[in-house]
Amino acid sequence: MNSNVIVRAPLHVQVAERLRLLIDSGELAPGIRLNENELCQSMGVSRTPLREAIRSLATEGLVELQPNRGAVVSVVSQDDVTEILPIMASLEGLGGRLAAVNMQTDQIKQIRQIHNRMVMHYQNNEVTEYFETNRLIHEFITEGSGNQTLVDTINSLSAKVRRARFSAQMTRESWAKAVSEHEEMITALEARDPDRLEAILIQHVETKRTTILGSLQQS
Amino acid sequence: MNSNVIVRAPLHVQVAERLRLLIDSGELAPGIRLNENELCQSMGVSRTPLREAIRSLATEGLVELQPNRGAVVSVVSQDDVTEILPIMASLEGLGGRLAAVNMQTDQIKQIRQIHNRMVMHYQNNEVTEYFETNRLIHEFITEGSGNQTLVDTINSLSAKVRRARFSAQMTRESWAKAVSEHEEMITALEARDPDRLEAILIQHVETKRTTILGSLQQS
DNA sequence: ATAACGTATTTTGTATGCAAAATAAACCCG
DNA sequence: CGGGTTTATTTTGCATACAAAATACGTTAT
Repeated sequence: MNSNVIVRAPLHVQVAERLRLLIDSGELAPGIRLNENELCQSMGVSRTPLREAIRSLATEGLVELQPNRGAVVSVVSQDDVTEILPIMASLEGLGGRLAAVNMQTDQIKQIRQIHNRMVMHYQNNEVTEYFETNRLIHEFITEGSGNQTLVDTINSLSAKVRRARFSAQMTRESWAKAVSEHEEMITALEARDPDRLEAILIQHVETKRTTILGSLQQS
Repeated sequence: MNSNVIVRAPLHVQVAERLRLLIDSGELAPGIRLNENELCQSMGVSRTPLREAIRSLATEGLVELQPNRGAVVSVVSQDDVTEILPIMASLEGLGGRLAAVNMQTDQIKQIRQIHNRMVMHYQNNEVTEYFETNRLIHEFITEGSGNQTLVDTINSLSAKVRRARFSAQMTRESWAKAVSEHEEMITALEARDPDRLEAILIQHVETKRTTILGSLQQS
């Protein structure tokens, strides 16, 4: 009878979520070992759900387990990113291909609006807001594919790249290129041209790669 | 000093491995709930490591957690497979592309040998052996890409499709097609032709899709 | 002073115990 | 008899307790 049941998420799930946040925000930086007692106290839970959460993060690849020595926040190396980007290119390309066919027209309009906001942030030099709207657009397009497995797969990879934090080292030049590619993206989407959208998305990741590798030269 | 340390895997890791086997072999069939006490007894461990293992499997997607009601072996639906196959096509294509460039010549020769064995099994109508060598070839090619993240991603998706067990319903016709595609694959690899290998691999998954969907019509 | 050993402390791994939720069973009332 | 409610049993979720491993520390001997 009672259909709108309230299911509070299990503790270990909440803990996992919180840990993910801590890691993603850099509060738990790559390489540092996470002390169970410490985390238990700070989060107010016992070790059991905490440990269960850590196991989950380990299979996600966010942390690495060292037998009898606990878990350390996994470091995302340059090599990792080099491996991930071509995969993302392929998958985002596929996502765009499907989205061009499957997306509702009003959804496309919505994306156009977000795109306009993004361009505005670009012109105002608002980096954080730019990245956020940028992320949103890619997320919307991928979701527009209607393929949830694809969305999940891309998200998981994308999270790793983001965690590497090579970001924000965009030159004005590469930034402009990214924005113009986005313009093409939306146009292709509105034209519902799968091949074109796929090609642009793949090219877009390539631009990203160049940007990242470029910013790595300096460090 | 002692560099070749012996690290016996933690219990929860061993348990997770065993569970994976049980699920993969179908002993723990999709949909059935796994009872903690039961499994504890049969495996001779306490609930703690077992539960940790279950959490891992949950993030892998092998089981599904139902709050306060334990975990059930996740069912891989037709829709899931329909989502996964195009992703695999894309990724295998990418893998082949990279492999055509990166693989060592002797590795390619090795694949040719496995391929010959596979053709033999095909001619002798040895289904199980055929599937095994088939799987091996795809694994080798993907690994030949030199991209470990790609290998992991494909394996994880591939495992789900395999678990769906639509298999073995190959018609003689589709089987022949698959074999001839494999022949083309190896040829393209030996010629180190990335574009061609990619195209064939994508086509190959499409053939697989047709086979699977065809066999589903009957059931 | 430093290297090496042994001890103490911390930290992880596993088992057990208790409380809450869910399932099964018994019961009552219509 | 059957539907619904209450009670009992099972099963999960979390916390705690104990054992083993690893780390930190201090001591001694060279």
